[in-house]
Amino acid sequence: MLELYDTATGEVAPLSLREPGRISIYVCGLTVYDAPHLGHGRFALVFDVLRRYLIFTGLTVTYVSNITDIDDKIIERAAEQGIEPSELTATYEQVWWEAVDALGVLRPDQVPHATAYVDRMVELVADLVARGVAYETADGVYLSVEEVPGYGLLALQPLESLRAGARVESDVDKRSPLDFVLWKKAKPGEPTWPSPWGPGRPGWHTECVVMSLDLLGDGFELHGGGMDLMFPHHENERAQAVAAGRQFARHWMHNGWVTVGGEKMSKSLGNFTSLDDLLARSDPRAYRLLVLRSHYRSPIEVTPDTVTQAEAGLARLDEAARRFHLEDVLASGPVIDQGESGDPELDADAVTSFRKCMDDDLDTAGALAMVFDLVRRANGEADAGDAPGAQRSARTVGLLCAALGLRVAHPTEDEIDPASADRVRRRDEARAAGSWTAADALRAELEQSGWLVEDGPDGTRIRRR
RNA sequence: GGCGGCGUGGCCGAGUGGUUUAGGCAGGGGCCUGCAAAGCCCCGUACGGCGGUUCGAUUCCGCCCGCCGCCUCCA
Repeated sequence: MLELYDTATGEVAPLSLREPGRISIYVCGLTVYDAPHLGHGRFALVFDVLRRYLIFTGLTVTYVSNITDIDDKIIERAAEQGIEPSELTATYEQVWWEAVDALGVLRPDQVPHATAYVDRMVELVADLVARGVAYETADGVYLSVEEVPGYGLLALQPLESLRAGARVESDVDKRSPLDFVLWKKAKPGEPTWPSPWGPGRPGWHTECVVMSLDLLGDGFELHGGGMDLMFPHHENERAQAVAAGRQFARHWMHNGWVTVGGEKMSKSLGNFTSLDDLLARSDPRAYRLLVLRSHYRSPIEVTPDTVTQAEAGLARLDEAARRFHLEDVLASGPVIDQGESGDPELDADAVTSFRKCMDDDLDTAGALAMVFDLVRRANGEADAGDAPGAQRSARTVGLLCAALGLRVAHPTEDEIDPASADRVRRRDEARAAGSWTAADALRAELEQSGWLVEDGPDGTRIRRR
């Protein structure tokens, strides 16, 4: 069983399931007002790997990730561009899903949108007011943080120390500086929904509280997102749920940053920060490999150099897929470990070691190292003439890569233009005749037009470099 | 000011109280090859600094230095 670090307790612990064999996960998705950046790609990949692994181990996973399509930035940005907020959000949501698909990330089972849940949010806020834990001011409705047991849990700080560090806001008549807004009363020109406090719109991520509980039920197993969401975003979600007497997530998981040049990524650094940019400039699988190579809670460094290294590693896996004719197991969706009763053509010990790594707080780096070890073993066995052994190792590589969502199937053969095909043919003839000078010249020509030339027992093969 | 994290061989990046190594990339030597490519084998004596605990610390503790993040809407 998978053990995961729980942000709320600071300890690695087994996930506690409401019902054996089933797990529900809610991951905070995007606020769609701009193109996604590398950080968005990382969280998508991290939770995709988690999800695929849980499926691999035989669990039934319900995975929900929201789209927040109403918020200050959306309103601002739409106004700047002179378009409706809904037009803006539709555009960027589409960009997001295209990137998700390119990354090989499974689409969530459900994608709730904030704007579809405003009525339910109003109900929640009204309930909180009725319970006396929320109060109305001139500009909105606020949650009284003092009333929430354990506020500060996810900030990893007691209420006292949060209060000490709180920024001073002058223009809001809150009872405590830490109180946060649940409902914002409308300002002119903003999209609004009706409420008992007049027209307005939702405040601090009430949508995530309502949508997660609605779709997954009380005490759903896991809530996740990027580390920056721990506080105040998730803290405030939890506060609302707890204050409303609901049981919220049992377990919290947060992934680390993407850094560029050792610093938290920012647009001003302008290097590889756009997800689309990365996907256009490199093999999309390289980002997954990069993410897998380090622990999900560690920062990862994404630079042209680390991406190139990842691509080189990928080439090694692809070469094995090509050599051993691994089929594309991912084409039919996530894979499940069949265990003892499964395929005798697989290396059960390797699968066990793999699971041991993954069960330990998703040690993907260790799991990946294991996969690379298996690749070397498969190659070695093949070189030594042990075809069945090699096949077994290689098929296991295929299975484990698939479990990680890493597509290393035998790639479709490159289209070879007639001129190149002709050079290959002439090179074979030259080599057969022992005309090495002619053969070398033909290789040089092929390489010049971007081919990688390999001579095998069946003659010359070329592929794109 | 409060809280948290990090510092590993050329680069990236795991891990562990000590006997035999993470892994990838790059590099060197060898095998294979007409020469290559791919693949295989071998190679680097790394763990920020100073103390402490210990028979023994990169791994535990303390201090220091350096870097980074969070403390109200950024994955």
